[in-house]
Amino acid sequence: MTTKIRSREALLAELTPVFMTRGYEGATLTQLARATGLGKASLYHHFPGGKEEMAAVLLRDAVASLDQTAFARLNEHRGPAERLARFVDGFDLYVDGGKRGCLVAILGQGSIGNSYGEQIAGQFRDWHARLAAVFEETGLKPKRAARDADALLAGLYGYLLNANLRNDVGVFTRGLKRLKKSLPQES
Amino acid sequence: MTTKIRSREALLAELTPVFMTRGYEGATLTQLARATGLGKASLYHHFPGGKEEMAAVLLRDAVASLDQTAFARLNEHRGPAERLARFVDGFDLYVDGGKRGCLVAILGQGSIGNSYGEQIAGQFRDWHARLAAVFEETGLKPKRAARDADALLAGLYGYLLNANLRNDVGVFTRGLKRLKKSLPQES
DNA sequence: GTCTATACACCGATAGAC
DNA sequence: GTCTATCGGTGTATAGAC
Repeated sequence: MTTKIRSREALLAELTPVFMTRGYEGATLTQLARATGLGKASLYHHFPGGKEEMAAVLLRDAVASLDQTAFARLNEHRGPAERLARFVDGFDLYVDGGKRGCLVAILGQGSIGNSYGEQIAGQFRDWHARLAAVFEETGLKPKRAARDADALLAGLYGYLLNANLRNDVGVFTRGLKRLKKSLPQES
Repeated sequence: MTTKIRSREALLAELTPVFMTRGYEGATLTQLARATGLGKASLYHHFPGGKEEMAAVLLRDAVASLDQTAFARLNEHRGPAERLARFVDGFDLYVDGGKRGCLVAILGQGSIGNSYGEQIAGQFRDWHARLAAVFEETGLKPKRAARDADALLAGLYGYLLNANLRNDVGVFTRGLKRLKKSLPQES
C-alpha cells in the first residue's frame, strides 16, 4: 500500500521552526530534512519546487493562521471594543506569548519577501484596513481610526521585536497589556 | 608607495547596504566584493576573518552610530522633554526617514545575532535604561518611566517594520509624529 | 593592496533503485 | 514514499604573482 507515513500538516509543522529561527536564506535543505526526519530527496517528493516552494507554502499557511487566530476575531458578533481586545489576545496566542516570532514578518524580509513582497504588503494593508474599520465602529473618524490601527500594529510587532532583541519576553507581555488598556473600552 | 587606495570607512560604508538589504546569511562574498569594487581576495586583506568579521565590525559601527545619532541626545544640556523629542528626531535621522533599516536589528536576528546575542541584548537594555531615566526626569515614577520607554522603543521599531512590510514609508513618518505627540511636553 | 586562480565544503536539486 | 548516490553550481576562503 502506498499510504503516506506523514501527513502534510505534520511535515509543515516540522519545517516551520527551521525557517522561523534561521530565516529563508539561513535554512538549508539538510536542516529542513533533519527536522522532518526525511532524506533531502524525499522532501522533493512533497515539495517539487524545493526550498522556495516550502517557504511559499509555509508563508501562505502562516498568513492563513494569523488571519484565523487573530484578525478573524474582528468580525465576531460582539461590540467593536471587545473585538479589538480579543484580536490582541489572538495575536498573543499566535506568537505564543512572545516566545515565537511571526513567520509572515520573518519570511517577508528574506529574499522570498522580494518575490512575494507585493502580496505581503497587500495582506498587511488589508489587515490594517480591517483593523481601522473596527476602530471606526467605536466612533472614531476615519483618519483617526487609521492612525490608531497603525499604532496598534506597530505596537504589536514592535514589542515582539524588542522582546527578541532584549531577550526578555516580559517586554512583550507587558506591552500587550498596555496596548489593551489603550484600546477603546466597552461602554 | 604602499598607500591604501580606499579608507576603511569608505569600505565599511559600501559593505553596509549589502548586509542591510540581504541580511547576514543572504549577503555573499561576491556581492560584498562587487559593492566595494574589490576582488574577493582583497576583502580578506582588510577583514582576515572574512564575512563574519565584516558583519561584526559593521555591527559595532552601527551600534556606535545609532548611539551617537540618537541616544546621545538623551544626555544633552536641555530639558528632559526636549531631549526625548530630539532623540526621536535622531532616530528618524539614523534610519533616514524610514527609508533605511536599522542594521543593529537586522544583524541582531541573523545567525550573527546568535554569536553576539547577549551583547546586543545588553546594548538594547542599556538604551532602554537611559530612555527610562529621562522619562523619570520628567516626573514619572520609575515603573511608569520604564513602561513608557518600552512603548517608545516598540513604537520606533514597530513603525519601521510595518513601513517595510506595507511598503509605505508614510507609515513610519506618521508614526513618528504620533509618538512625538505622545511624549511629555515641555513646560 | 590588489589581482587571478584555485581549493574544497556545502548548497539546492536530480536520478533511479527499492 | 523513501532511500543512496551524485550532479553542477556557488559559497567561503587561500595561495601566490605582481
